[in-house]
Amino acid sequence: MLELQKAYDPQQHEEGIYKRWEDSGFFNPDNLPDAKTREPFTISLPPPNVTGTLHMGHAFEDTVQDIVIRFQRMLGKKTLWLPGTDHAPIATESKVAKMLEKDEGKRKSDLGREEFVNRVKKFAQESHDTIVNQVRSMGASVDWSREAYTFDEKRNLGVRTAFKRMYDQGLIYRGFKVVNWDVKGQTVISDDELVYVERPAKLYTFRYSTDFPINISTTRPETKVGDTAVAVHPDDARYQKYIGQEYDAEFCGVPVHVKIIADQSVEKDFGTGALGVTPAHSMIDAEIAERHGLPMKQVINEFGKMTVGDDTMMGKKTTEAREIIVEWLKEQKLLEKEEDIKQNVSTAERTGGVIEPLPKLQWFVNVNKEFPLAHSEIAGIKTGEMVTLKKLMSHAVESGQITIQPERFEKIYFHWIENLRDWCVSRQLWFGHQIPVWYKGKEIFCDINPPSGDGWEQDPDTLDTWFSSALWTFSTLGWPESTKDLQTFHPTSVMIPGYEILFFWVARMILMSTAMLGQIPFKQVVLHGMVRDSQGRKFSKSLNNGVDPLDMTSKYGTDALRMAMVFGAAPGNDLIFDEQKVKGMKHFANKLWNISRFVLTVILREAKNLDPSVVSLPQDDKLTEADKTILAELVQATKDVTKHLEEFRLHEAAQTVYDFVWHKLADVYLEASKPQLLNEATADNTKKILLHNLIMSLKLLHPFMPFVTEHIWSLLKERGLVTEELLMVAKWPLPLPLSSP
RNA sequence: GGGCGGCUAGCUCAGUUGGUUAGAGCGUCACAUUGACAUUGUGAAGGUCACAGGUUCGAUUCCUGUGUCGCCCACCA
Repeated sequence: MLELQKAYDPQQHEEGIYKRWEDSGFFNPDNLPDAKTREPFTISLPPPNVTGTLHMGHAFEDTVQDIVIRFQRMLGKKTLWLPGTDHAPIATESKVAKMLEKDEGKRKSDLGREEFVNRVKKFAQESHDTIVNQVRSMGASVDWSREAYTFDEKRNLGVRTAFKRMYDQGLIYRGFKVVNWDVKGQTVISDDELVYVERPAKLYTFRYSTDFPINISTTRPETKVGDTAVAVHPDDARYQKYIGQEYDAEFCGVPVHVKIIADQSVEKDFGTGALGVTPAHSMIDAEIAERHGLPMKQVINEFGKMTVGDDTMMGKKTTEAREIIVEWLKEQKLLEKEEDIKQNVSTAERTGGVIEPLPKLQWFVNVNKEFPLAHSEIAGIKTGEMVTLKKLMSHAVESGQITIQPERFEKIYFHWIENLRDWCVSRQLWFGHQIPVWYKGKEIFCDINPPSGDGWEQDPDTLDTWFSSALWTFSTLGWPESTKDLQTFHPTSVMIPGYEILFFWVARMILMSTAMLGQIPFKQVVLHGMVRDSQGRKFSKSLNNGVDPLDMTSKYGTDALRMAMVFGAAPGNDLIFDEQKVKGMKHFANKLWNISRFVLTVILREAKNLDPSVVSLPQDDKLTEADKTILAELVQATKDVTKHLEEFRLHEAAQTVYDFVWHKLADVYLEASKPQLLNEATADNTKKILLHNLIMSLKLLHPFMPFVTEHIWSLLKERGLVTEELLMVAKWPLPLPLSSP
């Protein structure tokens, strides 16, 4: 007789099952049966940051991708799911810097670059190990033999190669421009790393001096000592007579020379309709200054402190200088008015610090420069054709070679490209890919390897983390070498990231892959939403509302967590995390377990010689109504689940299979089978149909709940009821014709 | 300022080209049940599908507008 526990205990089996999968070698596509004839199917795992531990968002992401990969593997594809981690310089470096300050009271400069970077690497390694274990515990069937890291040797070679090639094509240049300076993080950041925060502010209206003819308005009087012009609208009748004139003034002890200019970008109706132009400390003003050839005058330094003025102002923070100037304006009776307004202040996404626009010499990717595409496999673009990076990015999606789901994000993508400015890629951080450029006097040398000879010094800056991430789909496959992996698995099949990194990552991958390889990086992008807490808030450290996925898996089982994550979660929509749902799915796993217990018990009760042919389907004319119904419903469920999975409607697939297993098979057919089993005329058929339904259900459920299904499968295998050793590589049931496995 | 999304049962959400009584999970209520499973079963209550127009034989679904919550982009200095 069977001795199966009454309840399924995930804890008891999960680790061993994952080990069996790993030991089988089937996570590696090369080891799959008939690997040579299989069609490749590839997913690159969006690499989690090595800054700590995985959160619910990662658990969600791992689940979704594993479902797709397991489904495709069972369909007979040569499935590669390539894992890795991201070195995430800003986050990782600041985390280690904080720990250093807290534990040892030291700053990173106390250690020096080399020692500090070693510390960060050590931290990253520990964090990496934690993350890898968490990915494992989610049941992710990734190919660990191909694991990559955005900051390992191979990826570093990829980064240097890409930089060098783009430099040679003029796609990367060094320029002195106003950039987003993060005073707190002491580094430049790109436009995409800005977050606008609305704050109350004061709008001051004043003039530079008593003999200056025009009032201007600003929220930042302290920057006005750096003004080199006042801009008005060309059609503004009030100021026509002043256009072209130049004035000198002594503004709070600082001499300013201001030219009145006319520019279309000025709003007549805002403030006085006249704009003080500060070319060094405003992105917009810098653009105006460029159009009019105005000089740039820097008055604030990297620490957000004043670099001009007398003792009262020099070296003061901008906020202090502001008060000093306002006080001076009041004394001089130059202040016309002071209004309370709401203002959007740009801050750094990572550090939260206020951005101080500053002119700096930095490296940029030129997105508008025309260049001949050296090699193209992109439909609609010939090898050697003149393109721009912007054009490559938009063409890949416009032409339908890459589809983005949900579709509405395609519009957002195009809009982003239209407004895209050159991408600042240099960062003043120590942990990261150092820019492969060397200087000696006025000489500049860019190559993959350092120049020979003495006296060369490498650029101290490192590259934006997204520069290396942008190469991810192909750097992980061995690029710049022309490896077999690269030929086999690139372009990848589908990319499944969160919608919040559409610009940061997805767009940049398209940029790099098309420009470097002349290939799209992936055929489909399926964006998922964010996991939020029960009140709809983001999970964050400051709110301390995090839920550890590992707590959930140990409490309810990994299968339950996985099923709960996709059940009712439509693509691209945020997901409210609810522990009750996980609990419910634990019940479902147990339900499946008990269905299996029942089926196994009735089949094995009388069977003497267990013959796998028991699985073959019975004759039509002997079927009862209940038999016919469940068989028809199974066919329908199989069809629906397959179609939903093919089209990435995982939530629908999950719902369909859940409903079939619980409410059709268990609630209806199992009950109907009881009397049928007691009747000699129908008993045999009933057993066959029960077993057939169980086997099909296990297959349909496996991508969602791999552990419990694999465990039950092993029980069937032990009794010779199925042929394949592992359900993981068993053949996906094709809806028609109804086949015996 | 521009764009997008949500608004469906008490709660969290599905609803795949417009089509008979609009679904699920959890929750609630009643009843049942010691032989797969109480981590159960049967049944019930509960929705003017935000609102107003329009198209249509027919609209939760398509169009227009309004309200409301949220997100993205721009940055008016």
